[in-house]
Amino acid sequence: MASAPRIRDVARRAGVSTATVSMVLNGVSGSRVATATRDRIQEVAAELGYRPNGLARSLRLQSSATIGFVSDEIATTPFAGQTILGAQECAAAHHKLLMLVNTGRDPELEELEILALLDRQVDGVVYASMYTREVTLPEVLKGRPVVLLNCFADGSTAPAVIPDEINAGRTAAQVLIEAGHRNDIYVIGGLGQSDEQPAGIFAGRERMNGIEDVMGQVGVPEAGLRIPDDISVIAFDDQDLASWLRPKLTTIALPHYEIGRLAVELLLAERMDSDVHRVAMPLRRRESVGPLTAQPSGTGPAARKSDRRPKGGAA
Amino acid sequence: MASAPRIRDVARRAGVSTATVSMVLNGVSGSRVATATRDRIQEVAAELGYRPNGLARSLRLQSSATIGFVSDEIATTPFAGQTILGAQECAAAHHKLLMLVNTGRDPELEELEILALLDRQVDGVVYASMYTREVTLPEVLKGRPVVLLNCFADGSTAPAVIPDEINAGRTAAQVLIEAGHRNDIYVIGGLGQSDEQPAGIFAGRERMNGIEDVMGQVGVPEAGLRIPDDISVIAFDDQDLASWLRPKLTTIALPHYEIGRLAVELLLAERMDSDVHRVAMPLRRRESVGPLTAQPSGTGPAARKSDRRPKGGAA
DNA sequence: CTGAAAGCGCTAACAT
DNA sequence: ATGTTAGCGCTTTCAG
Repeated sequence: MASAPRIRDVARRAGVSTATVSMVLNGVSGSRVATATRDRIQEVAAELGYRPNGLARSLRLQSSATIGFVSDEIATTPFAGQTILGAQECAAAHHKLLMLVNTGRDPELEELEILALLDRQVDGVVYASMYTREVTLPEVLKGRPVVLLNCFADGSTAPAVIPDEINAGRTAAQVLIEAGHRNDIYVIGGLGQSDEQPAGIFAGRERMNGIEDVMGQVGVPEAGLRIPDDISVIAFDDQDLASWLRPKLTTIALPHYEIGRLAVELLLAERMDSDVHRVAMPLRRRESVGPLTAQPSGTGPAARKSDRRPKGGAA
Repeated sequence: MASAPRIRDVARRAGVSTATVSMVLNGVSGSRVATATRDRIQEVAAELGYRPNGLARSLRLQSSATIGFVSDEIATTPFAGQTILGAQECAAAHHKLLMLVNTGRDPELEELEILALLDRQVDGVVYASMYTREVTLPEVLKGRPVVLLNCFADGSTAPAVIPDEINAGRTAAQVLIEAGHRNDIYVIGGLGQSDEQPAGIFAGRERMNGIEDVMGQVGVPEAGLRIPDDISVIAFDDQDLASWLRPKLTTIALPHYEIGRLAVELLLAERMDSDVHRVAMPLRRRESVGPLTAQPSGTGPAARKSDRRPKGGAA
């Protein structure tokens, strides 16, 4: 098989100039090319299996039709895939390709990777964090089209896309309250930091704010109760575990796909805003929240047990 | 901020030609450039923050330093992230960037996405399936540098990278046998197809082959036993659930990272082979396999219960 | 209605 | 030891 045909091969074979081929194939509006010529060009192009060289095209057009996606931890969370998928599909819908890069939270590596992206003339970059947190935008990215995904940056004007944790917290509280619960609500996690929850991550805090916003009071837990007969449970993140448990766990899911999609959407928008976009976190109703049964046992005063993150990650 | 400096800006400022700048910055070996000139060029380049335009470079060099990664389902399995990470890090180590594309198992979309990749002159493509299976290599990919990841293609000469399921099956069997088990071994899953296991996926079958290879016989299950005191359990895939369970589940993990890494490694190798590379599947010893205790109860004849895939995915 | 030619930014032969 | 020049493959004025 000979090497790929160039535009000049098509031109030669169709007996026209490369300029004409270019116009026809790109459907340039203002061009009045004879229908016969046009048809012949299309035909020859198809016959030869001609495909324009994107590199040459990009160089000429000063646009690579490519988007950089830089992420701190592609693999550590099982959700990352959804986010990348959202970004990729949106990019594809806009005839862009996604260039993926992973920094592992190493600032030096991060700069290198971002430069590699910029060198290739990406049209913009999505700066993604896998856990919701505050970041400082790398110097090399300043003044360029950037969308923050799942994070905030202090002085940056780049738009940010993050899950609407606060409203999710409200929803969680409401679900319990609607089921009749008033007392004996035991809130686990949400504050503080630990090995598993590095500094700057604020999802838990925001959820807690939302929960407290709706809850009038919190009670103390009781042991030895059945779910959802005696006690209801609602959690965050909708990990696979949630639907494996018996009874199945009612949770509020992270909108990973939508976050990725929206980030790219914003990147490609005509006018870039610098807003913070809070994406709704969907409630997955399952079996762990039941209606309140008889004797409410106000065993004690309001108490909140915090800073305990059970493996499996609730709030 | 003015637009990015070109090589000619550096040349002008350093009082030399663009050719000299190019040679110095690319460290061309055969070039005898005066040390003073060299230093001045480096200095000016740094001062201006000059970065070569990758598009122009690629066009000239006929190589984009870019690899296409086409995957059927980026997001559906929590493991995909690991595979992508492996591929990305290996690409980065070779100064290549990964262009990610998702086809959702739609052949038309697949062709479109692959063409988008080829148009951008990717140096090669990794064709990845998220479940181990047989595929037919898309026509457009034939005759190009391709590595199959987690799949086989019939008539293709492309190398394939897949988990070594058969040996993993052997390992699983050995672990149990080493613990003293001979009877009462209950093998679940592994054969047939279902909604969750589309046609062509052969991981389960291969695992079973490996298990049967080592096991002399299989027994029947008993109910109401404790793990690992009365009964040992070993499973495949090492999903998060495995370490959440109590006792923690001993499993054989999928080598996702290594698979992704190796695929890119092969793609970038000098001489491309057309071998099938079986990557070892690591054993994660946890708590669910215990030593055999007293009375072995040969409750019945050998029997294998198949075609049952418990949610949570064992073999 | 179509062709010639310039140029996107870079590298590598070939001159000097 | 450095400069000149010819492209890489494409799009787009500007002439005709």
